[in-house]
Amino acid sequence: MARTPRNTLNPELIVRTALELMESEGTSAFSLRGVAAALGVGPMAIYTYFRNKDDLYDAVRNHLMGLLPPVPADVPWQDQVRAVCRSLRSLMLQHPCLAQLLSGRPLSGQETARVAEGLLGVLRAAGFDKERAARTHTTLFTYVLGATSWEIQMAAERRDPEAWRRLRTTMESLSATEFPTVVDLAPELARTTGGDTQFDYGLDLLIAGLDMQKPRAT
Amino acid sequence: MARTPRNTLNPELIVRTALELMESEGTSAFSLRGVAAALGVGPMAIYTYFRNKDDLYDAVRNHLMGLLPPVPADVPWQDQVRAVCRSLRSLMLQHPCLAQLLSGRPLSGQETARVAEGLLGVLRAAGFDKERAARTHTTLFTYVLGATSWEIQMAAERRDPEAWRRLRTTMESLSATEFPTVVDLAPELARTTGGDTQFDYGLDLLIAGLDMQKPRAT
DNA sequence: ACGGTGTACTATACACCGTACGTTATAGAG
DNA sequence: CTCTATAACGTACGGTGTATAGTACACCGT
Repeated sequence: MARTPRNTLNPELIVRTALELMESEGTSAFSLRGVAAALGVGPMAIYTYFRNKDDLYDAVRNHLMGLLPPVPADVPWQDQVRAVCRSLRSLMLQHPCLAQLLSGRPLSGQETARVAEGLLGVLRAAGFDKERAARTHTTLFTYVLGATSWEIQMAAERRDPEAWRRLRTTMESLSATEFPTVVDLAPELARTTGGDTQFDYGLDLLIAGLDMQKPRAT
Repeated sequence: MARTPRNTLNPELIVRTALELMESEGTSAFSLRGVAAALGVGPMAIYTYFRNKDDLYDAVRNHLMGLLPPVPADVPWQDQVRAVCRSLRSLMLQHPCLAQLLSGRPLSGQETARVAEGLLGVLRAAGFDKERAARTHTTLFTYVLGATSWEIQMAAERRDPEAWRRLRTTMESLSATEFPTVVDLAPELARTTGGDTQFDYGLDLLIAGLDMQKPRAT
């Protein structure tokens, strides 16, 4: 009975395999049995290192958040804010599963604190008081989360020919008398479901709002 | 063999039952077999009216979106935008499953068009050009989605004593030298994870940004 | 009144999931 | 060289969505 040798597994290896599977198979098709199989190991072997599936999810999320680059120094705070938001977005785009990991699981752990620390530090240094800094942080974070999750979902839908066809036909069958504006703006709506331009549009709105709320900064 | 009578089921009844189950059991604990049992019917009976589970999800989402109130007329466009965003948010708070239905499933169907029509109509009437109207619509929608999903998840976490304790201890164990700002702002961060004030803070930032981008309105 | 027909629901079955429990072989300590 | 802790295994249970086939009822034209 060829038993697999003794120390084939470790948490990092499992996390890496899990991440690969989520990205190739899609988050919903991901399963503990799948990652065990990919590691050439029985399903229960995972439980030596993780208490359950959610525990593994959290580990993957933490791993991904650790990849975020540090905040650039020596630029105006507006650009620092932009940089933080953009790098979170581009990490989510690179690893689409991150969107679901962030919005579907309770977050805890150091890595979440790291991104908060960066953004809050920028805001405090720019002169925001404690309350405004915290509120702004939450606002920016949830905007990035919402906008990018949406973009990822739209992109996924466009890739699935069946869903894409259904969406197109629904759009085209909309009564022009009942939904005049939607029909009129159909091309623009299709163009603004994602992309850097769309993301920056909303981000710049927020930053402009911040700027005028706190005009004595520079 | 006491067969259940012939026309006990209809789509609307199934949707209503599914919605009740999602709200009482939580979205993750929801199952086709559960709603079938609640209806006193075999699991496969659902398939007479819905092609599969996702199809039922879509129907529930459509049903909920239909509950959105119309846009108020005869007020400045800023207040109309606020009203639309707030009513979407309060619908999501009333039906927490809607957050997951919106961000986890491709959307299609008339009801999505209805909310888009309302918001786009307001923006066009306020003088936004086609492109800006579409971009603004997407920005506002994704902000509401992200902010409210986050709020719902935080509230759920606070309700689960196990997760809540873990989050508290993680927060308290953060090194004050590694995460000085987070530690310093802990009380503010705890206060700004949700609530009307937090939501309006971000919403007002966006509207302020819109206002200054388009100063010739009123 | 009656047999045929469509259909609303049932029964059975399959593949898969997460994971509780008990077992076993091996790596390292003594 | 033996002992022990533990990493990985096997088995099993209760759950899921759903494909496929079957069944009894409502309605229909005759």
